[in-house]
Amino acid sequence: MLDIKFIRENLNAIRENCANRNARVDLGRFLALEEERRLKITALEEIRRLQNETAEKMRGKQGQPEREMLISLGKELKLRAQEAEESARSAETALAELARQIPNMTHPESPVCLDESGNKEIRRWGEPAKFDFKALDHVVLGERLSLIDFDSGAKVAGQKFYYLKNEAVLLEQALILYALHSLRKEGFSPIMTPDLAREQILSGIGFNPRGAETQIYSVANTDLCLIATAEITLGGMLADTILEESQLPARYVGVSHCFRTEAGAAGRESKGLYRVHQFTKVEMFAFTTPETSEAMHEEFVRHEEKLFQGLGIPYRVVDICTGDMGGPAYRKYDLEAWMPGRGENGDYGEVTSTSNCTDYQARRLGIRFRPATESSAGQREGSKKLRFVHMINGTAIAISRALIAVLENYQQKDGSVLVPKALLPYMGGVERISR
RNA sequence: GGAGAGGUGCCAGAGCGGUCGAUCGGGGCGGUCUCGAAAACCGUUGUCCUUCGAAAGGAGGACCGUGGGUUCGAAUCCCACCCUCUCCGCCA
Repeated sequence: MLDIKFIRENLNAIRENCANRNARVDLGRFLALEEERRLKITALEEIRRLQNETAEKMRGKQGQPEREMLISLGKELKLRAQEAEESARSAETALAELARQIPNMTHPESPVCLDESGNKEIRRWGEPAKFDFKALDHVVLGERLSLIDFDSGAKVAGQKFYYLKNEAVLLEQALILYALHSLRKEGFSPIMTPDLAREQILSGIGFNPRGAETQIYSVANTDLCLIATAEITLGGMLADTILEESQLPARYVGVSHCFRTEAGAAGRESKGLYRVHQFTKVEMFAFTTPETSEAMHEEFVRHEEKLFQGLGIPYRVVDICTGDMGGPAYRKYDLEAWMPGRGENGDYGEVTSTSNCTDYQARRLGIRFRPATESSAGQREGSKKLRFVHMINGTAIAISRALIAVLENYQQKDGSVLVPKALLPYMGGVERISR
């Protein structure tokens, strides 16, 4: 969420931003609640002050007549405090509820548009291969080559679950290792994260674990949810932590399974592996100072591009517009890879997504850093106040979608699929998949 | 899952229900000494919220794992939960 004071002081900008982002928030009500909350806090603190004062006077007044008086005064104050507390808390809760509906501010260069039609392609890499045969989609390829089994998935777990088999299993592991090895060289620490997380963490990252439209599976009789992305567990990893500025930037590359209910996604383009309830994903995550988050975000999109260039898969980079961004993001880029079997004659499909969430998540998760003090010449002032870190997330490789791109782009006329060169070191000698 | 111990500030570790935001030590920061450093000595050292102030800062409130409770008053007593450690059980 945004800083409450910031909201109060930048109402017009917030109002415009909400409109651009298609977020309907009653800012008038927000202001009223905010004032109510402050008044109530002030009132409560005054009562607390009196309580403290009364308790202080009690010291060493054994059996004095004054004692009785103070006790009854204390009792009365206690009742008043309880009421004031309840009232302050309800205002606080209502305000927080409203505050979390206000999206992050937006990068000035992000395209402004209410729906995805405003997404802007900013560059393209690679030429979609021209096949001298009719390109198959990954569903057919997966079936013919015994790589993907949707029927068994449906039988055992339901629609949109699947089994990977044979070389597809090797491909998943190879893609994971390829991403891990590449990013480790770029200064990322590899992490295997839990696949479950507490609701509180989900909500700090900006997911809503409850409600009819939630994307999140939750585990009965616990406060745990299946994570939709390792962004949740990587971001949550440092919740309530104070870092030293010297520890920043911190780059992590996490591997996890991802679970999504895909509620309300019926009818959308969702053939095969494109939209499934469970998949494996390698995710980049970074904690930075506010001054360096934009550069890190650009770095992330370059890493994503490098990974797909390495795989030899054509893609385009899309600058996501205001209406298509999601609450916590300040700016967001997607990579869309060429998928020859998508649509009539092939099409680009989203394979990665990277967002700079600035301090929007850090504020709720309590992730701060202590600025380095400039002791040397000049300003030793350097306000040593704690500041919120900026948090950047980005897909390295979402296995299911990368698998679509690999199978469809590397298919051969004879029905086999070649293994991309970059994956060969991890494929145990398999260079071509055929039956 | 069962039994026991414990969760206190940057770290370590005290804390009869009132004088505890919290002893002592270490570390960090500032200073004295020194050509410089070490040692020694002196001083200093949290976060969040409200409010006043241009600012420096002042005033008030909250925070001793989390949430409740008892009490005029709780780090200290009670309950629940979370987490850590040791032992047992179970397992990968």
